[in-house]
Amino acid sequence: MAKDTAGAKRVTLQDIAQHTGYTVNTVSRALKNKSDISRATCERIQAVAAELGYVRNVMASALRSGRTKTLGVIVGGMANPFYSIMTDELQDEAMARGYSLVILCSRDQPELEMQAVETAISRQVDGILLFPCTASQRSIERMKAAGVPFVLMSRYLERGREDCVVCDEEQGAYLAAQHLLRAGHRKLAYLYTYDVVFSGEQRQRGFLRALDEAGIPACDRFIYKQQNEQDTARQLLAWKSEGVTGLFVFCDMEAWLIISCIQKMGLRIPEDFALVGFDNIQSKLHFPTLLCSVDGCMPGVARAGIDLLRSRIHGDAQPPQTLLFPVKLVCRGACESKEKHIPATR
Amino acid sequence: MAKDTAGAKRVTLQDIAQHTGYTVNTVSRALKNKSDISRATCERIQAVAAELGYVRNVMASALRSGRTKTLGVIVGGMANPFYSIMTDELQDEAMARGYSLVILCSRDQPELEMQAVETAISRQVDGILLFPCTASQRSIERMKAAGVPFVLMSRYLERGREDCVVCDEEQGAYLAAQHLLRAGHRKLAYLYTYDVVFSGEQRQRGFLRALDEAGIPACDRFIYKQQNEQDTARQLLAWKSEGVTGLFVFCDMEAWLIISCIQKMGLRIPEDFALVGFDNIQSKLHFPTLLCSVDGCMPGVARAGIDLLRSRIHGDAQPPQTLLFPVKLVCRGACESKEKHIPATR
DNA sequence: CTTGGTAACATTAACGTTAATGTCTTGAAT
DNA sequence: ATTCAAGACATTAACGTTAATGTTACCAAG
Repeated sequence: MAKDTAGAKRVTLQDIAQHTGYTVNTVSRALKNKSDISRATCERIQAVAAELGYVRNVMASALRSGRTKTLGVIVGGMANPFYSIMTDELQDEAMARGYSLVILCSRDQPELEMQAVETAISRQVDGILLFPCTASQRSIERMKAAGVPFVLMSRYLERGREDCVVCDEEQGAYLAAQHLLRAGHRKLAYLYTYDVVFSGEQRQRGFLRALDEAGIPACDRFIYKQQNEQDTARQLLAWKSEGVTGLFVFCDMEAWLIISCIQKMGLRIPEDFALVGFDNIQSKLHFPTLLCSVDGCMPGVARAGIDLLRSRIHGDAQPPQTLLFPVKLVCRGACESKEKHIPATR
Repeated sequence: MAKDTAGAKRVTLQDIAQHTGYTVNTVSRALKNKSDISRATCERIQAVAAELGYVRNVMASALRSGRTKTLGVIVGGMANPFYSIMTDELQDEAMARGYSLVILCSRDQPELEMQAVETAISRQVDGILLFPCTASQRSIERMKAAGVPFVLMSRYLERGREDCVVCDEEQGAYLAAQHLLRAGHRKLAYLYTYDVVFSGEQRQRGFLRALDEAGIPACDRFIYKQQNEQDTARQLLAWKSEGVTGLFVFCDMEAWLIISCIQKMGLRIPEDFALVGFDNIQSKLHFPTLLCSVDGCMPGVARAGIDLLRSRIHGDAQPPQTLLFPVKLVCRGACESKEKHIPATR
């Protein structure tokens, strides 16, 4: 009767209670299939609820029960395919378990990361998945102080101090270098731009380990922190004349820039430079470039992150654990041997 | 005193009230800088709040006030850079206005879109930004029934019936075709895979309009719906021998696949085929491929979407409006004239 | 000296849900 | 017949915030 006016009032437990003659509490329990309610009553209430188009008010529920069924996800930003693909994976996992995500962006700035943590807390998320952009402990301390369970994703911090899900970055870099070595490259370089928490360090270590094993002398190893495109171009030219042919780049996104750079100089891949990146974002984003890359098993990391966080939310108080996921190298032909007659196994 | 135990209780207005001697209500008003509170009191309360690390409980606030300061965003998924970049823009706009986003993915499936709408409603979002993946009105009817303000983003539906923010797709396609024509191409094709609501139709129309104006005969126009890579490759080869040289592809992501396809066949861009895509996702995602594209002004669309939605949330009951954003063509050299001596202006 | 107004705060009552108890009926065991 | 237990539902009281009123003290105008 005259209820179809502008506002379109929401259906509440109260409404269902009136329609069925039960109390609000009984309705609440019936809709949750709790014991203490007869089968018949339960079905009748659920039928009426469906008929009236009842949707639980998550705010009220959260306020009372302390559970929002919402997880906060703090990433750098969607413009980075690593984050966007990871977010996609997290979405599916969370959805399948009845959780919604509040996605917040740190833009890789510590202050914004802090702000994102604050927002997540005020939104009463049940837990937080944080992709840290800084080694600072402020965000972590804040989450601890607020009593919000959290899991650090994809970035090494102080290992073992907090729950953490990462892929084996050191091993990934090792595989990358090995891939270049097997293709016959003997003078190799590692390029990076940002020190993303301890990932950069890990990758550099793995790179050097492979070179050690292969007996590559110090004079044939190069590590370069990029400043801008011009400098990188200059460096590449210098390497070209020095005979450096194998490049391992911190991540695929940075590798794209290197490729652009190489192409602009009129050089070619893999003839002039062989290239390996990290993250294998091409697994989901099929852009037309041949780039070898280390696959960090994003679906596995995403799933493990959600699962670990859920167990913490449900009171599992084990000591912090670090879950390390295996990596694998995906070859797309950006590292073909420059001298075809050298057997790849040597 | 012994408050630093496990749970780490949240700080509430009650706590601040006790510490300052004021009532909960006064504290609430002080923290919102409302009138009716003396300057001194206000400052003192805010200081104590900051000291105790108070964070407003958004759930409780939402329950009472009916406002969650949260917007629902329903996109296809982050694996598509169009959505991920758009989401980034929306994030910044929303954040700047004190809103959080709950991002939900339809995976371009109508049932999941419906489910996402349901989730958004149960989360009490103040409004919804929907990137429709279907022409079906079900989602729209559901949002209307729930009384949730919404704005349709980037996809034409029945024009003028709902609030809608889009870029001028027809004009964009027109510019794309014109770009190809100016580069000297006389036999042109339009390729697409999905009919994304009415966008495909719009783009096809604009494409044909440019061809009409240029007097390209029907026998020199081709429209092709892609099925799989093999068929596309076959078609490209056929076109190659027929003299088709200009390709306009529905969107950049599809254009990537075309580029891969062309490269695999040993052909080159722009020598063998000139290419224009749509969305200009390379503006944010600098991957190393020269691809001309139509820029749909994502920042503008995002901002307008949020603004329009906000005005609806705040009770603006104007008739539905469609905001049309201008587009521009971004040239990256994928369409160079195949015969260099033909002036580009002809 | 009263009246009226206002600044500055307090009181009260929700918002919709749910946890913790209460109550009553029924049937079975003693 | 009495006791007990359990099934099925009702009552009550929060969760933390805020809108709508109350209350008080103080000052100026009549």
